[in-house]
Amino acid sequence: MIAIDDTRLSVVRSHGGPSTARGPLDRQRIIGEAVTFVDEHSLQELTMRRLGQRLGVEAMSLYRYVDGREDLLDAMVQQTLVGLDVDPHLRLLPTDGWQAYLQRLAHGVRDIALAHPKVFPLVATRHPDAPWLRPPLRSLTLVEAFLEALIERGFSDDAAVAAYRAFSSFLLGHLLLEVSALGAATAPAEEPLAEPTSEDDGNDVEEAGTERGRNGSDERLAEFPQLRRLEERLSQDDAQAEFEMSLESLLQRLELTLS
Amino acid sequence: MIAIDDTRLSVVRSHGGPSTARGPLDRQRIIGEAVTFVDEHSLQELTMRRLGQRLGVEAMSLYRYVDGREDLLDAMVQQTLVGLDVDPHLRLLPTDGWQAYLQRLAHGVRDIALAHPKVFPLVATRHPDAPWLRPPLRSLTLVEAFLEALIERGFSDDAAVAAYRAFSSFLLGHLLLEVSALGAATAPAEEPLAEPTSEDDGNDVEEAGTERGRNGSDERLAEFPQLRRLEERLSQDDAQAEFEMSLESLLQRLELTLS
DNA sequence: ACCTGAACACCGTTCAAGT
DNA sequence: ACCTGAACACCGTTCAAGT
Repeated sequence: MIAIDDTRLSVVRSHGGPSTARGPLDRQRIIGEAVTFVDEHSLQELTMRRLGQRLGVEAMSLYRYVDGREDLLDAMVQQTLVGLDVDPHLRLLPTDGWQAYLQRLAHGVRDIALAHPKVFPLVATRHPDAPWLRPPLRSLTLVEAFLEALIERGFSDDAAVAAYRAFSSFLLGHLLLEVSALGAATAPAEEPLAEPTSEDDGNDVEEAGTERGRNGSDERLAEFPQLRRLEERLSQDDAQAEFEMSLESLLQRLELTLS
Repeated sequence: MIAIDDTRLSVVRSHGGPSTARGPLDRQRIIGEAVTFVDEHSLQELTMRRLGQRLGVEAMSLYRYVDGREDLLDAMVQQTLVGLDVDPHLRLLPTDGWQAYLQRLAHGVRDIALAHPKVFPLVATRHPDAPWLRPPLRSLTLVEAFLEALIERGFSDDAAVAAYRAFSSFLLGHLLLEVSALGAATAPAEEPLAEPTSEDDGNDVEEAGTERGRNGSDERLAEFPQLRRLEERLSQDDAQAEFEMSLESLLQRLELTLS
């Protein structure tokens, strides 16, 4: 008599048993399941109907807890970032300077981006709730803490606000690049499966006026000597180290605005 | 909350003429129309059927020129960026240094982002064609030119590649932030139209257990003294000047790696 | 050669009705 | 109180058929 709470309700067609899996359903569970669904599949594949199925209910039930798909997406963004608001490790300690705080904060956001690379584009591109909230630091609590930390440590109001913007755009740029590259490497989640067609009949006449850009990325490279020469270097990157260095450089730049 | 039906993009008869307006249709015209449609409405609203309507054909006709919606989106990204490849103003002139070139390039990309703020998120988040191409500089020609310019001016291979990445993430962060803020200001494009419902009877009881975060962004501010104090400063920004300064600072940083 | 009608397999969302 | 059946207005996409 064990309640198997393992998560293999993937294609559960449980029309037989009373699927009293986990009680009534609630907003939190919906959002959480939506996030892990996107982690495992993709944003495109996230569908009210599929999400319902995954939770053992019909899609319509979700509308009791969620104000439609848009609301769901907003909630997912908030949910993935909520750790930043509460993690005591990310608090500004009396002992450390603003640099240490920003370092921890930056790494906190990066950890989230890497943990949910398929969700992060949402964090980056959804319109924030307030016009002066900038992604990816999109919560009042967080921005308040940010400003407080800097002002308390000697930043002027203007310098603190400028730092908020510089920090935001730094994180946005670096992390989006990083998850984008990561997506290319982990790619095969988008398209289900392409059946191996019996090609090779050489009948592929390139469509007359259409000029479809199938870049072989190996063929085309002939015309681009630098790219060909540097292809390997361009492919390999130590994102971690790069992040560290750029962050360091940003902090130094901010330090200059202090005097 | 409100039914979202009936966007009234009724038939767009271009000049009062019947449906067959401009000859047979071609890929270029489709892509162009898609871009201006998104400029005027939003990505969400871009639909094969609506796009067809706009071009005076049925949706199915589009599939002769476009390999489905995904292909369309990719083509739109390429299309909005193609100016960078060909604009002679953006070429590396023999007379100027790499700084001048990067300045022009940066402003070229920025101009595009500002001209198509609704398309730019696509530029930022779609998976590039090659794993070592990083948004927003996503064309072989462009990256080749970039590397060439720097290497010719004294950058080592590694320094040039590092510069490419730093430049990319700089543009991505700044421009995404800028168009995001811009979207918030120009907001009303997302939701078609809210019919003037007769209810302004203030009967909005907050849902019982659901805790929906309707941040009034005026109310909630009570608990956040810094935000309240700095709200105005946070709202107003001179994106142009900020871009200029950050770019300048990036160039200086790159210069250091030269020695 | 180019376009469409009809059809298919899905969507998001609403609402009256079930339990 | 919570969920669902049925329905509606859309989607993207395919393909045989029209011109």
